[in-house]
Amino acid sequence: MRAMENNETERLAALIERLGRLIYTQAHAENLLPVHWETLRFLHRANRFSRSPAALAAYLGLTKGTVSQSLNSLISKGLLEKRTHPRDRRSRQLALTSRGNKLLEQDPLVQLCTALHGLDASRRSALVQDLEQVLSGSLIAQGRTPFGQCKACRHFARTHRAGQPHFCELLGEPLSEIDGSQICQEQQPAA
Amino acid sequence: MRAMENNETERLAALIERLGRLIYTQAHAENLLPVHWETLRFLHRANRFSRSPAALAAYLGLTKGTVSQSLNSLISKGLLEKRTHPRDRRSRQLALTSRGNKLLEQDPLVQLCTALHGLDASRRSALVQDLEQVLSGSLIAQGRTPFGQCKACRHFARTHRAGQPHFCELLGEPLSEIDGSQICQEQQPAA
DNA sequence: CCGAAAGGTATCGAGTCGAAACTAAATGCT
DNA sequence: AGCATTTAGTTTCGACTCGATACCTTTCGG
Repeated sequence: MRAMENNETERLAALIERLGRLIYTQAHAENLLPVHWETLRFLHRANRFSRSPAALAAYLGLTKGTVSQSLNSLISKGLLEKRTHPRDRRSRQLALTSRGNKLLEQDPLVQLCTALHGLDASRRSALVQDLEQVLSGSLIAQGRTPFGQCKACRHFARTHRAGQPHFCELLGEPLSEIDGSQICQEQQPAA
Repeated sequence: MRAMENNETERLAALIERLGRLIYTQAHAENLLPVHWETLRFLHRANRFSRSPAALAAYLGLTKGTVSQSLNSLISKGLLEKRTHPRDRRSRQLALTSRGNKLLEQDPLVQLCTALHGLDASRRSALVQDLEQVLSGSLIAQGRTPFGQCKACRHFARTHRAGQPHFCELLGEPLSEIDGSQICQEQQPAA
């Protein structure tokens, strides 16, 4: 029943919706559009198995065609590059240029970060935990990909010898510490 | 420094951004667009002092012209009505039609609600409290209007006699219990 | 080796959105 | 009272997103 609107769950949903719009309106900075910022952030956070147009389309919930266009727009601005994948010549590898990386320092999302910084640290961790669960759950329920952190994946095999790489048991690839902290197309939350 | 990305604050910001996009992609249901759903929800939640195109534009962070267009689109779908304000003939009063109210029962945001329902109740209240503070703070920092609940406003004077209305000391108007739970253009969070 | 599946691109139309120019009504100042 | 200013809203235009569709190329599965 929406009519009551006293429900705490609904107020929470409305808050998240509203924060989403706050981000959306801020994201017109630097002559870019919201979806462009999300693309730059994605390329910054995604591991090497996920920096492709297809993964980005899955991440954003948009069609391949739409993503193809907006990537071209970013390329023409000199913010990223596209190369054919060396082993699968259908696929493209995306990478931020140095200008793209530099622009991320102007990311309007840091305004939200400073607001979040004012929260109590312990409550902030609780927040991260709760929202992560809600997000993954919702995406999976819709048949979408959660794009969680690599090291929280059921295929992630942690090494305990210092200096040795971790390992992805799905793709059979070694994983650095940084790899483990990035997000991955193939990630499935560990049980 | 974005380069590290281990920062909990940044992960939290990314989570909120991502939940925002989840809502955005869900909001193409019922042949409407995201901004249309936000408009319907706004009209459902706003008190009688705030159901105008100008308030909606402030709420959404869009220009008056843009809002004017999307309101016309909703009117032509028979979801809301627009009348000139009886006392200020520049202004328009917006109201959902019965079809608009009925459509809100199909609101795709309820999918997020069910996911949020799985959270622990005490943590959910903490979440509401924290996010409310972050949202109001950010909006005010940008010179925008927080649109908080009427009863959490510094101008809200609560009555303690049963059956008697509360009172808005800014507008000099009586306020029902429902009024107090709705959101208001003029709301300023109490100290 | 051939058909099916997967990654990407090109084109088109619908619709958002901001900017700017505009109308009309209310407010304020003298 | 009278005139400038402010406020609410509309209209038009151009840029751009986004989905749908058709298409191309490469890879995979028999």
